[in-house]
Amino acid sequence: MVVTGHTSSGGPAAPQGSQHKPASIRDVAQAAGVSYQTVSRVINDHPNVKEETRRRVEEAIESLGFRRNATAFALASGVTKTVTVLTSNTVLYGYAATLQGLEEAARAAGYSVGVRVLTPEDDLDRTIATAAAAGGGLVVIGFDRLGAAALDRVPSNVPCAAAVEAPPPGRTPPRPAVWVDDRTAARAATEYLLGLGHPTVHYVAIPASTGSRRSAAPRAEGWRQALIAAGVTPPPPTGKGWDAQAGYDAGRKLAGDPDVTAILCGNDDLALGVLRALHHAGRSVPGDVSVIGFDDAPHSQFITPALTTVRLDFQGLGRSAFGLLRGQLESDYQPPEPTLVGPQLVRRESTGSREA
Amino acid sequence: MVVTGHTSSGGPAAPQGSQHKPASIRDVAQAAGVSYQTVSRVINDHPNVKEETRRRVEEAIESLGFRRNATAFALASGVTKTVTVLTSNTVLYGYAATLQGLEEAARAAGYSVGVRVLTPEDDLDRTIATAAAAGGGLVVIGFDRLGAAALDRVPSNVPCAAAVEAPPPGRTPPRPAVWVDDRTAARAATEYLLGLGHPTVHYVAIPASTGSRRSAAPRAEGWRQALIAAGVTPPPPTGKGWDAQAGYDAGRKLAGDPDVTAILCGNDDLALGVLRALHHAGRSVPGDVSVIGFDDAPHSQFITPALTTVRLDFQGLGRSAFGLLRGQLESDYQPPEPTLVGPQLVRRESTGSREA
DNA sequence: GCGAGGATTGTGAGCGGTCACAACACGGCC
DNA sequence: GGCCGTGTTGTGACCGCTCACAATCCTCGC
Repeated sequence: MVVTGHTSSGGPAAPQGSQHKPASIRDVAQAAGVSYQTVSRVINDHPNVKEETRRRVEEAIESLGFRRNATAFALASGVTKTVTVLTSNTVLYGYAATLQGLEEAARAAGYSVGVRVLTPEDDLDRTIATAAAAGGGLVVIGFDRLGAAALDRVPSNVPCAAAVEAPPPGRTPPRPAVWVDDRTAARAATEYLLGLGHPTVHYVAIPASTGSRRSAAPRAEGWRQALIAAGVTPPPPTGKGWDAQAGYDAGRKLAGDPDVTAILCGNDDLALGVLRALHHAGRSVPGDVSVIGFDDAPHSQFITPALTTVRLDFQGLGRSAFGLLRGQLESDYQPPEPTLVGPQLVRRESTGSREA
Repeated sequence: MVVTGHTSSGGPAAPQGSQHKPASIRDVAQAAGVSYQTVSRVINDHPNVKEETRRRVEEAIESLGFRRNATAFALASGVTKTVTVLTSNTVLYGYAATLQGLEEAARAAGYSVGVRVLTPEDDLDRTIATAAAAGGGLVVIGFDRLGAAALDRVPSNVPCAAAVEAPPPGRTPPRPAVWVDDRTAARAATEYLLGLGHPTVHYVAIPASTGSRRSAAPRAEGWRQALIAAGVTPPPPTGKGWDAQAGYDAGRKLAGDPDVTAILCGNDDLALGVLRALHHAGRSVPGDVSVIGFDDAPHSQFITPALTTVRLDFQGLGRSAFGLLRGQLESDYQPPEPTLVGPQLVRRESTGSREA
């Protein structure tokens, strides 16, 4: 079945009813019988405007349907209420949710938000420069390698904040940033599994956001720490990718090993793939194997078995990142301490005690 | 387990290395010993500039790190290479994927993209005016009521294109728009189910994008037509929502009725919820009941049973919508005929013949 | 050797706002 | 009545770029 898409041109070629160009501040001034500066005062509500004058101007504004030209305002004032989000992905749950939270906060503050997707193909510096040229500030989503690289290259004179996977180890971060403590969360999840009686926990990793630094990926790190603290040698992590396919691939290998009874996954998509692989291999969840995801994507509670996972407050992350940026843009704005809901282990059906 | 989020301020309070304000066209002119207009000519590559002059100017541009100020350019030229997407959602798969396709096309064409989320709370007209004030054009994602309403209210003098659920019945649409023929797709999916031997097919609907118009929702319409053509009286559609929870709620009711053996869902999330409800009711899929989704979200093939669904080319939809807008913005750009991949029924594990 | 005409370059104005400052009005004070 | 301070309004310049047009330079043909 192939049915093609359709287009409609939108009626007869654009007779365009009212093609008047929009009223300017001077048009309003003329209509109200005042100078353009007075109009400017009214729209910025300066205190010193006689009440009656103000009323006249406001009427003129109303009747002409005047709206201040954002471009001209930006040029003259140097203020651009704009955030551009740099991200390598817009569809994956973590990214999309962060973006959503950010957009909401930005909208509430009267900012408009732009999105610019990062790809390995195009020149990072050029991309950043273009985004920065829009005025306003940047928020970089640095969950992955590409985003982290972009963050490193933002020129120091452009306002910028970031949502990252983890703080850069040791050195003070180059930029204001927010993150959730998923190292601790991963550790707790692993301990939970251990507490259930599983002799060890295997880890299906998401790609690291930093180079090959040892101390990198916090989720992996938390998992490792928990195992070591329990006196267990961490098995080699697997996984190479973000999506369910990658999870499936990793899961196939793990499923073949009868000693594998507990698997922690770097995100819910991976977990979904793992679940699938386990199913194909005839191993039951949670009977034979327990699986934990990460992120708590909306559908995770509806799959069968419902996925035990770590809920992360991506929306809050996006909101906070915006606040951090706003703090740089508006001198009199003091960003609130980020109030993220902490990571939370959501126990559902994919985990169970080891029936030894 | 509650672990809080973290922030880092980004080192000592912004010593801001090179706080020079960026070079302007006149700075470059001075450095190159020419007039600012010549610089303007170079950056717009006008033909009549002596080769040697051009070279000198280019060197000056390079050494000063000049980049044309986008705001000033927009103000002076009246050209804003900007698309603002109006959408009520950014996370649901159909929306996110459309946005993704659009962003990609826009980026390739040198446009920057803005996103503005529509909510029932804030004033539609004001929102639209704000978005339009950014210059550039609008693309409205009109899959739902809110989006469709927004589309209707975009003033006729602002360039705008739309991705919609279906063409407005009868009357020529107010705006250039793209859509996929999901009516036909729904019909084919229903016929497939009927062909499998199911006496009837139940439908779990997504919320309609138009008012209470009879001819509205194309997916529902296709389903209805297929049933009627087969001489079956369509059972009342259920469902009120977009997400898995809504699917689950609808699914519970359906699961209780032993006569229900085939269910078509308005999207994959609903299908997921339905699957879950069926599972809870102890009815097997596809043994007892067959389920078909709509959209083919990335995870649908990894759930168990893998979901039979209708794949829709949202990315193509986004790309085409952008093309349509671009056609209005650039007089010499002729948008290509949209080349969407047609809807396609992807048969997986959630459907099977009726074992009568 | 000189004028025509195209190639090159420069000047002025303006996009639609803002800022800084000057000008004018008014009332109260001595 | 003159002076001052405050409230109110208007003028000029400018943000960084584009447009339209004028000015200058060449090169060519006769």
